[in-house]
Formats: sequence, structure tokens, C-alpha cells
Amino acid sequence: MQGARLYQQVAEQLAAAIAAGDYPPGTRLPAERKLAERFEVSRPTVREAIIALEIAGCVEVKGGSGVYVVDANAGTFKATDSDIGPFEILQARIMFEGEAAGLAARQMSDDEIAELEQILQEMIAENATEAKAEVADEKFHLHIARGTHNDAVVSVCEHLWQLRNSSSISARILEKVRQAGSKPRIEEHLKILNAIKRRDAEAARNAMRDHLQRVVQQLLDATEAEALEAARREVNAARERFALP
Amino acid sequence: MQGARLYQQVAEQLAAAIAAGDYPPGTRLPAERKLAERFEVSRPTVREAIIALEIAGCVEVKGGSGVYVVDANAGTFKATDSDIGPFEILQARIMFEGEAAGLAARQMSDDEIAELEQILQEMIAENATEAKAEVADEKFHLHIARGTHNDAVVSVCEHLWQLRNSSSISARILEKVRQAGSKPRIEEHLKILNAIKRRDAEAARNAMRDHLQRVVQQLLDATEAEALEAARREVNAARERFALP
DNA sequence: AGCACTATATTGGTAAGGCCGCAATCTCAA
DNA sequence: TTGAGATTGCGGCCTTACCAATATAGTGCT
Repeated sequence: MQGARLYQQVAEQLAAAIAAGDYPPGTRLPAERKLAERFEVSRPTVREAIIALEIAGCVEVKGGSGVYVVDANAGTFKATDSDIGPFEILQARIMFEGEAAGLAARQMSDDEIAELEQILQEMIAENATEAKAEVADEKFHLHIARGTHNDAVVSVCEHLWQLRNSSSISARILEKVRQAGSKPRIEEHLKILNAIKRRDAEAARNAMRDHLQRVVQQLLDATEAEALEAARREVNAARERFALP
Repeated sequence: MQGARLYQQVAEQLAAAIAAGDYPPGTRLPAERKLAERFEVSRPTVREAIIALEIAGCVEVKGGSGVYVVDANAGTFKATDSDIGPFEILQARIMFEGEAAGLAARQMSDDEIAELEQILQEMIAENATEAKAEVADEKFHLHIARGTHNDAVVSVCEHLWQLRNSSSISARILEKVRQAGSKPRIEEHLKILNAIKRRDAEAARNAMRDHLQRVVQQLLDATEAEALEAARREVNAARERFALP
């Protein structure tokens, strides 16, 4: 908290006050000037803090009227937005995308299923080229999410992929996996597609969970290999350093 | 774009310029005075725009040095984020929070379970007062999410509640429900708590799904009460579509 | 009672200036 | 020649003060 920017401190205190119930959702919180006086900062600083809370989805400002509380619990700043590990993200994906696949199996139209098949073809083509791309993989999974015909499900899945793509830890480990020459498993995706084609919700759910579970396993193997490699380098460095002349 | 706050317009243009490659990652972008001159706005406005980009994870400010580009693609504002209907959000919550409850039943510590019980007490107290508050309800559900000890799950659940609270459609319908005098069901939450206490993952999952399914039912009843004929058809369609498998 | 108008409160935006940290450069001595 | 320390300019940070736009409430007139 010390050394942080002033508007962040104000935003944090304000969010704490909101979460504590001082300003329940729907109510209007004090005017900028009052807040400035209360926190002993200038008005622009209060404005900045309010903008931060607005972006966090905690409050909503209505011009000329006031700033209103929207979500009492949305103020928790994830200042270091995402440093969520890949295993946590994958566990969440197993939980959620599994259910989404089950729902999509019942809701997708024939056209959408055809598009999904097309994306799978793209993935095969992508695998043929030695590129490291996996954009088709993301397209495949998000297309299934859209196949639920539920915007909230789509939003959540997009959120999960954003977590994955913006996580520095994930980026490092995923890079290792790519270097290991691993590619998206076509057969596993095909199983999912076929289950959806049969409109078999339970099979689609299980196929998705099984697929992601295997990705977890793949990541475990890769990290283990990485740990071994790091240990080997360390030993070699020590051996060189402490070698007898 | 028109009518939006000024700092948002500036942030959007700036993000577009960054995404276009004018300022590659790692480089320092012009001083805020220069930017103020270039966008023909005042310096505080530029500061606000930079704060917005900073929260979005697009840039990083280093005190006394300058503001540096971090992620070229993080500037996409989700300004049009929400207008997702409450039924869609609830369906997603059934799918995801059910799984989360099951995982939490296995992962929560005894202390966390005690805190959850405390929150339930808050909910009872809240119900006693004639207030329309339901902040304890949100606290209860998010505490279960945290009980999974998985930050990705927490992030997703927070995202869902944010969708709910920021959706104008939801706000309208939820207000109707509140006017109908309905309060969070204590018994249903108690069932969830007891299942978690017993470490019974399957029971916790089912209790959560059952609870949310009843909320759907409650919403259906509330909307049906004042629905026009056209709305009635839509509700019936929704009831069929959102039925439990 | 209903309606139009005004008064006030509140946010939106601007201008100018002092302060402090950082970093490059410049100077001076070894 | 080279290294270390002082200087200076740049840039962000925060403040005070001011004016504009707007929504809400109150008020008076019809």
C-alpha cells in the first residue's frame, strides 16, 4: 500500500467501504468534493479512483447525477491482474467447458456443427505446418461455447481464455510445451465433435473433460521434464565450478 | 463513441494506435503533455485515459520515467460488456457454481466453513430487516468460490456476478422480484452449507444446482405475474429451454 | 391538479503550477 | 583514459482554482 499511487489507495479504501456495507448497491455515494475532503486528497484524484472502480465494474457514474454502487464485491483489485497458474485455469476449464459442451450438444444447430467440423479441419491443416499456432484450438473451444446459445456461457469461456493468454506463468509453461513438439490432439477433439453430432450431451461432456484432463497430464509431463532439465544444468554448472584444476 | 466520457475516447484511440503498432511493446509512449496536445484534451484527461489502459493491462507507468507499452492487444474495452439476460446468467451459474460447490466441499478448510456459516447468519439478519439488500447472498456464493482454492474459479464466479449486477435487464427483473417480497432462501443455502460440512461433494453440487434452479423458477413466476401475452410465450419457451436435463 | 420554469447540486472538463524521482550527461579527479 | 559523483532536463504526480453541462427537486403559475 505504501508507495502505491494515490488514486489506488483511495480506490482501495472506497472499495473496502462499499464491501463493508457502508454504501449498499443502488445507493449513491457522496459527492466528489465530499470524498476528496474525507480522504484528504484533491478532487482529480477522487475522479481517478472512481474511474478505476468504474472499470472494475464496482460503480457506475451517471453524469450530473452522481455515482452509484453496482456491485459491492467487485472492488477487489487484482492489481497484478492475472498470475493464475495454468493448472488452475485448466481445472476451471474442465469444470465449465465440460458442462458447456454438454449443453452445446443439445443446442447447436446443424449449421453450427458444420462450422465446428470446418474448424477441426483448420486445426488439422495447422498441425501439418510446423507453426506453433493454436488459434484453431481456441476457435474450436469458443465455437462450442457459442453453440450453447447462451451469452453468459460465451462470456465466461472468453474470460477463461483471456486468463490463459494473459497469464505470464501460463505463457512460459505453454512455450515449453510447444517446444516439446506437442500439438492439439485431433482425435480428442474429434471425439467431442462426434458426441455433439450424435446430440449425446453426456458423451460430449465426458469427451471434453477427458480431453482437458489429458492436457493437464501433458503439462505435468512438460513441467517435470523442465524441472529435470533445470536440475541437470545446475548440476553441470556446479560440476564445472568445483572441478579440480 | 459520441457522448461517452472523454477519457474513454482518448483511451480507445490510444489503444487503437498501440494495437496498430505505432507503439510496439516495450517502447515508451509520448509524454502526457504531448498526448494532451495531440488529442486536444487536457492533461488530467490524458492521465485518466492512461489509468484506464493501465488497469486494462495494456501499459505500465514507471514513476519519473514514463509510461511503457506492455500488451498491444489488451486495450479492447468491453464497454458493451453486458446486456445479458438473467436466465442466461442463471443457467451459467447452475453449470459452473454447481461444480464449484462440489470442489469446495473437498477443498475448504474448517475455518473457511466457519466463515461461511457466519455469512449465512448475516443473511438471516439481513432478511429480518426489511431492506432489499442481498449482499450477503453474493458474499455466500463468492466465499464458496474462494473455497475451491482456485483463483481461476474465483475469477470466473466474480465475472458472473459482475455480469448479473451490471446487466440492465437483470436489474429490472430483479427489482420486480424484490417488490414481490421474495428473499434469499435460507433453507436452500443451509442445505449447501451442510453438504459442504459433510464434505459431500455430490450433495453440495446438487444442493447448489437445486437452489439456483429454484431461483430460476422464482424469476419465471415473477415475470409471469405481470407478463403480457407476448412475454408469456417467451417465458414458456424459456421454461422448456432451461429445464433440468 | 398539472405543468413549465428555475435553482441547486453534482459531475465533466480545463488551466496552470509546484514537487519529486529518474536518467542521461557533464565534470572532475585518480 | 576511466570511473565516480554532481547537475540538469524530462516526465509523471498531485494540487488549487475555475467554468460548463446536466439532472433533480422545488416552486410558482395556470
